[in-house]
Amino acid sequence: MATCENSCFTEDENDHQILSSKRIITILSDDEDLEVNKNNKRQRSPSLSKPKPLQLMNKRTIKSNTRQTSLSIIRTNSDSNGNEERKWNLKTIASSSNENSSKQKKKKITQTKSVTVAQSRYSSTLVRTVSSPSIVKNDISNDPSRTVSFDGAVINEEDVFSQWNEESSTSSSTAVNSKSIWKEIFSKSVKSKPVDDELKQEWSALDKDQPSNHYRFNAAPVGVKRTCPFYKKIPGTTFCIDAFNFGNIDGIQAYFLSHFHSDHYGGLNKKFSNMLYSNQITCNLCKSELGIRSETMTILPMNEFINVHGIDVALLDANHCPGSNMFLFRFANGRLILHTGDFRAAPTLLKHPLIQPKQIDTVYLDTTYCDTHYRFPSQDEVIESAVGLVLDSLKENARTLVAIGTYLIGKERIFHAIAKALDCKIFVETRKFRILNQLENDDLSKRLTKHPHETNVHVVGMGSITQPMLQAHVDKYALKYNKIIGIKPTGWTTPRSTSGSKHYSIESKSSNITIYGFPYSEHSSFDELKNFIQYIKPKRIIPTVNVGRADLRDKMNGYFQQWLST
DNA sequence: GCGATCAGCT
DNA sequence: CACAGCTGATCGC
Repeated sequence: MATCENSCFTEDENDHQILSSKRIITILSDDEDLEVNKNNKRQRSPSLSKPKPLQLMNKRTIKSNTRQTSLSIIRTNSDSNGNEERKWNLKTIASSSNENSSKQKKKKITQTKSVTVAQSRYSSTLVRTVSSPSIVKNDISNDPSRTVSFDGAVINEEDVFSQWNEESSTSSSTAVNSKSIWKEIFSKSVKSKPVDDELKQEWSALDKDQPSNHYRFNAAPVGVKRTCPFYKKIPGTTFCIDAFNFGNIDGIQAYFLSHFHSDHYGGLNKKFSNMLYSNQITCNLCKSELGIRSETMTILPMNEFINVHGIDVALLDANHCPGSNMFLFRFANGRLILHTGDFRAAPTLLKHPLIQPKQIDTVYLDTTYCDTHYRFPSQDEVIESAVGLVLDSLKENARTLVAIGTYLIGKERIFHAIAKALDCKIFVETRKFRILNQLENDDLSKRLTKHPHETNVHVVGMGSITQPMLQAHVDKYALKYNKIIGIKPTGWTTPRSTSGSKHYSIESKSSNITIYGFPYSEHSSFDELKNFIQYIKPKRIIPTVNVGRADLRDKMNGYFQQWLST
């Protein structure tokens, strides 16, 4: 998976030769990866099959059955913006041998990772990684042992600097440079509250109870009853959010639903006999698509506090899909808790009158793209780019069919904008027709048609944007069209260029079919998350996505600490 | 014969 | 990888 950008084997080897005498850190662990019992694979939860937490070993003999990882700094570059980029060399030597001496059995894996340190134009106070390994700073101000974590391994300040103390008389310029970078990492003071022990306990209890399965609603072991993870419940209330896969949850009176996507309503069906709370659109969809009875639903208004079982609740637009909302809970003593559901924190979202700095105690955060990888343009920019592409394509060949991939709900803005630009109708299948007509968007509803011949803008399932499927689609209408372009809007599409106006990438191309990927996201980008949190300044953040792995949680927690400390 | 759930896949 | 599904198989009524 490594690209040339972050893995250059020959260079690494050369650089590492130079530095080999200045090894900075050696991390040692029993390498369980080498002993995976394939017969037992299904019973092993992912969290158990991971290597044990790496233990820092400094200048000790390499044991057998171990993996040795060394981290060193091999190069420092400055770009034209004055950003410094430093490359770290992560070297892994795995051995399956029981004898120390049989070196030929050792496998060498060398990777180079780019890391930009401090003072970047994003004014990050710490370390921003372009790709893993991640360096996450723990709460140094309150941590007497002063550690940072490196890809899940805890690195102790003393262990790092003890090497230079001993070697100070012979240190080369490179080593001095390395030392200064380590100093930089350890010296930034992080002002934040003590490590959230309570939260830590909740996570580890969850890991033990339902290893890795709590975040994936359909992955409970056979015969094991799923229990609702703590982050789907609001403490001090009888409320849960997007938790329909756990039967009747003890102590829960009100079941909130943030939006109508299957990974959130999963488990909801006709038999549901509790009380569901959501907005008008989502409740409509629950009724028409899942057959939920009206008596078991309470429709809440938007932007207005309503008392539910003694707690005030306000629904705020989440900017995710139509009918998506965040929940703002207000307790009798004024304490505020915000649950974002799935959301995209576009700048306009910060202008909401109910969202004020330093007022919110706890935020349950949609951390889908909480990683520096995820930088993508605004929806408006992507839409403009998609409309431009369609207009160009039609100019070139008027007999072009435009197929846009979507999910159940979501991505409407992109095909709506295309239809508006062409002033044409939008073909959708029956189920989609029914759903889109409930989104309370008059212009969109007016343009919908169930007749494919009325328009060259066709909305299809995301899975249909493949060469064979599109070929079959265009063949169906061969009398009218001889070309088809497929548009795939997803947050996972990395933008090719962020400077120009063309945000798409060509995913595949044949004579009459072209598939375009657009970085159209309905979740916050990394920077949007950062801005949102830095504006709100909550006391506490609980991530709700990518929480199945402790190393990812640590990484996200590192970002949170960073954001809240500036 | 139907809905609900699940593994596998993208 | 995962977004948020979809498909096809199996289970229970």
